[in-house]
Amino acid sequence: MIFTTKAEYGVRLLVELGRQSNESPVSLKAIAESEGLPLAYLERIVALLKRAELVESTRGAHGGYRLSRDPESVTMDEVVLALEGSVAPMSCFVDETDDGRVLCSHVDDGEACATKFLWLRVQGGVTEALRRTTLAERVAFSAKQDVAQTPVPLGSALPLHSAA
Amino acid sequence: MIFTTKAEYGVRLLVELGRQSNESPVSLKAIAESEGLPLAYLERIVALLKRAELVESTRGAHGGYRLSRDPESVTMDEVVLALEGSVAPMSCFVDETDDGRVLCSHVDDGEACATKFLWLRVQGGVTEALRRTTLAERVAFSAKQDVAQTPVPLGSALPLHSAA
DNA sequence: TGCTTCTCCTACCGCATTGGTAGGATTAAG
DNA sequence: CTTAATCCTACCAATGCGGTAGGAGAAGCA
Repeated sequence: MIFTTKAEYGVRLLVELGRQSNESPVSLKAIAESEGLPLAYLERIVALLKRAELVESTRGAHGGYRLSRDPESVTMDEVVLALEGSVAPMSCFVDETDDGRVLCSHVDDGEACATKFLWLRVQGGVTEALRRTTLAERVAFSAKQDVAQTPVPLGSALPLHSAA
Repeated sequence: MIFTTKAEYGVRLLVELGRQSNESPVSLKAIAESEGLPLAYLERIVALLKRAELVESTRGAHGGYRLSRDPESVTMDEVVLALEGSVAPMSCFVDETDDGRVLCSHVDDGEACATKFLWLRVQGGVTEALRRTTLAERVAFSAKQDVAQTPVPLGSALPLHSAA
């Protein structure tokens, strides 16, 4: 498994924000209800997005969240990075130096192991796929889904962890 | 995190087997020692490779494992699949139908959610990166490392965040 | 001035998975 | 018949994940 529900919920949250007019903030409660997600959990997730300055918040009554940037300029690779912390194919990839080098435990003697090259390739594939997907694209897709067919009942929540 | 140590150790195991002549089997104990991995854990990992018919075994004294196919024809995507069970970007991707479709909990009413498309793209990037890497390539790389004892500049392997 | 509706913060908890160990049963070479 | 190897299964500690609980501030509104 690559991503956790943080990425799943976080992206859905951003898409939902992108669907709104962005003039007035949207409360988390509204999003939680329309997406069928636990509010308290969403709060922690949106905090990650705020820390990455992907959303802005206004507190108090009639407050909520809005996108802080043009959805066209928001790529999924920064979104997922903000949500998951890193896109690492292997545990030794989570900590990187500033210039993107990898501190792999089995290369500390200078030897590059056969696997490291492979994981780097995988990581490149992931980040590339994420980067060429913008939030605007996902919002447009979501909007099209709405027009194309009848509204989805709210009850169709999602027990994500119903994996076999 | 994408892969566990099963993939890491399993690939290293296959590479180690590929370095040998493949005429006589190599014992797990030898591999465990040369790679510094726990033998008992390797036993469980190699069982996955055997089930996928990537290695063959001979029991008893002087027994061990050998590759059952030409390293040139072994792609990392089948290796990782054998080791990890699936290459799923999200929990709802672990179970696929025979024709590769995804049984996502939030599409059971026919609606494709905004995230599913994204995860599919990521999954494609991963499997593609894995498929274009063969075991033979990794073995050759590993052999070259042996000859040229000189440390390789690690950062030059693959650009991490510039996949354009 | 409260009341309500929000964001924000932190501690906690059950559960599944991971990485690893232990102990043995089986098989074959010498 | 001893030794070296594959095989098999049960067990275990640690970790992380998804989620809950219980608030404390902040702003609108009566």
